[in-house]
Amino acid sequence: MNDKKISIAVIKRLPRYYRYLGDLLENDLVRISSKELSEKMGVTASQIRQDLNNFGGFGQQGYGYNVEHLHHEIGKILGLEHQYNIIIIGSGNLGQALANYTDFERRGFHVKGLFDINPRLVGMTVRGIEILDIDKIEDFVKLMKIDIAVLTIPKQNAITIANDLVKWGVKGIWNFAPVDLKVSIKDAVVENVHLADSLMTLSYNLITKEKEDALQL
Amino acid sequence: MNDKKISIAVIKRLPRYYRYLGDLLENDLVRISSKELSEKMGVTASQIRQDLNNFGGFGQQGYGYNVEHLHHEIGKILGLEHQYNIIIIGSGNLGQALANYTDFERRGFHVKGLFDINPRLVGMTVRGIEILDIDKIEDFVKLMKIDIAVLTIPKQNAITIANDLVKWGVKGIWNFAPVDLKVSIKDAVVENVHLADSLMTLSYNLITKEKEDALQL
DNA sequence: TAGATTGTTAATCGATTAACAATC
DNA sequence: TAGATTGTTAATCGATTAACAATC
Repeated sequence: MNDKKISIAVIKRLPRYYRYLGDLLENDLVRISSKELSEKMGVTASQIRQDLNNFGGFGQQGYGYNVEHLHHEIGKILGLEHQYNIIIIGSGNLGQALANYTDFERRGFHVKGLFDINPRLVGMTVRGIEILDIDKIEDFVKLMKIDIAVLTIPKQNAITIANDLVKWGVKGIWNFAPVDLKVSIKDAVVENVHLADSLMTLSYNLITKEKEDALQL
Repeated sequence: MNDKKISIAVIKRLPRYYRYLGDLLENDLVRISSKELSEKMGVTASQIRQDLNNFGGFGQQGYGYNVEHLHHEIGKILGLEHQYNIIIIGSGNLGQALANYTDFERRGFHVKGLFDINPRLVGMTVRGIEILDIDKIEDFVKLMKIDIAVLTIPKQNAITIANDLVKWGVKGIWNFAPVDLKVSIKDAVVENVHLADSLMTLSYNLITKEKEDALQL
């Protein structure tokens, strides 16, 4: 392969480009230059061009980028043309919130099953999907060819089940438990969402700003 | 001030250190060296020492770091000794999930109010907190001295209300809407949680890994 | 053709890692 | 004291920005 490794920083910026281009598309914008986009996004035009050229030349000299085309291409890079079967493990508020988020469905992430350990939740339905008892999960994952498991359960349970899931064929784990899951078997991709970390970052920035403001006076 | 600017990269790592130290503390570990911690976390010892020394010398030569002390100090840096009054705007599943997350309460983030536009939700209670109609929000924010607003509402509403909130005295916004809120008035701190972005990153990594695996064979 | 803007190379900047003297 | 490990300076690495030739 001649593709050099794409840095995580670049990858993390792709969804943001995708989002901005989607917004522009909604406003029926046909073309945009890296300069215009950079101003909207608060980044440098250079960075946009560098980022995109990791994946190919999507623009045209003297013209810029076709919004619809670039949007579509970035979607392809992000794998949004794929269809994924997903399950949500932990059907509390957060699990249900994610199950109800129809935007995911639209992007090809199909919620095939919901699971919980709590008998009071088992049997309920969310968006027409029944919450199943966790003891049904092995058969379900294998039968339904589940690609991605979303973990909205406490950290101890998350650690335990993650390994099993990978053993059963799950390829990706979207983890909301406050633990860094690096599944022992290197055969899965993990993406962590650490909400508490995010809130602490906000807290840090709040007190830092407060201190700065106090000094300015 | 002689403090040089702390980079975002460093700040984003602090909650992770805090979490690992918390885990160690639960296991009654008294001391740890940067080397040991680096192995647990999968980073370099050098990075840990550099990061910490942005804020002061918390260790001791020949000994390492006292776990409890370091945990506490990082908590202080993150502002976890502060008490924050927060409200959640948008009381659907996600808003309720966050309202129920007692860990936040424990860290000093006190949910004082829940709001929604939907009359079917207004009047319900979550963890003893009544969901109020959005038209009560201005008085509430001012009266209760709300520090942080959590936005779990659609993007158009998020943009509209964010500016108002800042006007009414809110200092921080934890935004879950798929939009980059840089509130016009520079007088607030914004932390975005873009769940869709996170899922797309997972998707990218999935297909990239798939391609790599295919080539290895 | 002239103007605009890309794709890409080169320069700069910042972050990470390595090394080691200081010191517990 | 000898060993361990920090705090910190220096070296390296990588990411961002600037510049500009290519070209639509």
